[in-house]
Amino acid sequence: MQELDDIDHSLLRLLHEDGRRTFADMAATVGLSTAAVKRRVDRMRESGVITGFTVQVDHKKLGWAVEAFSEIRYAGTASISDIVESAARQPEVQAVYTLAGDLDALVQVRVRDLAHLQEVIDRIRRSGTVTGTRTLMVLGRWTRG
Amino acid sequence: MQELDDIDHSLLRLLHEDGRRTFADMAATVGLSTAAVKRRVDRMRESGVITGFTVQVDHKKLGWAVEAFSEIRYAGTASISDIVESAARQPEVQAVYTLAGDLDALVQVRVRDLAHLQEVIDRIRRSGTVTGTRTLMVLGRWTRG
DNA sequence: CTTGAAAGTGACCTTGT
DNA sequence: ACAAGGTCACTTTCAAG
Repeated sequence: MQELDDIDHSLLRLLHEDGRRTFADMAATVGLSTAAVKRRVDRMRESGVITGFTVQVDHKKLGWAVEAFSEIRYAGTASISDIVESAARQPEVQAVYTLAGDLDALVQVRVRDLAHLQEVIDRIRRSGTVTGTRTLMVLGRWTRG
Repeated sequence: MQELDDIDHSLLRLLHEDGRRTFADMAATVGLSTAAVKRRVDRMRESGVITGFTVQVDHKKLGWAVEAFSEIRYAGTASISDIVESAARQPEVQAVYTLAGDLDALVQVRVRDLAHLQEVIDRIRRSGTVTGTRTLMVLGRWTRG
């Protein structure tokens, strides 16, 4: 089962801070052996609590300076999977959130500049059966961790 | 901005897929020695292209089943740093995006259930000088990678 | 590239309930 | 018996010369 105790939560916190932390390091912090820590992490991967590890990148330094959210409305005939697929097809789209309420989706995009943003929005509007968009330009961001 | 060649981009892609991949594994894929790969990764950390590594967690499995975005308007007297600070203070807030346009901020929250969501929205409304909110409930999500 | 040190990995044993 | 941790031996990876 996915019953997690305090130690499991500590391990998740430690791995959230640094996903490449060694088992020995975590073991010293939580007061277990390295093997025990490895078994717990393996178990959390097995049970799906941990879905993976990834690198965090500063996209501005890669020349993708502009971030935006686009609220989208689709025609009534569009299915959820169509909506997600048509937006996710664009390489600049980082995430697609389908929503309850009058909006259908919130799409997070990352682009080089404003001309590029315009182009992506245009592509999204043309793909699928979009009936309306409203774009929110991100000026600053704060994220936990 | 930073000078990155194709190999650097390959390394970023590999680390994005699996942040705990070993240097030897990446070296075999891109056709370099492990030492050369380590030097490139170290350089990208130094230059700030790579800001860190982290674990990816399925929050639903941890009992945080509800995700939402809250669009927020603040009083004209509120400064950007006040806005971010007052929202980021709530532990349920995952990210705060400050925006251009009539909206001031988009806040991403993760909560246990709808009652919990209500409580967090209330807390955000009371903290700082919020003049209006509109909450978008997330039904489904797709993210790149 | 080579090499000693560190980390990861799996088998086996011990202990608690 | 079972589930969780410890110990140890072996392999892989790391990182400096």
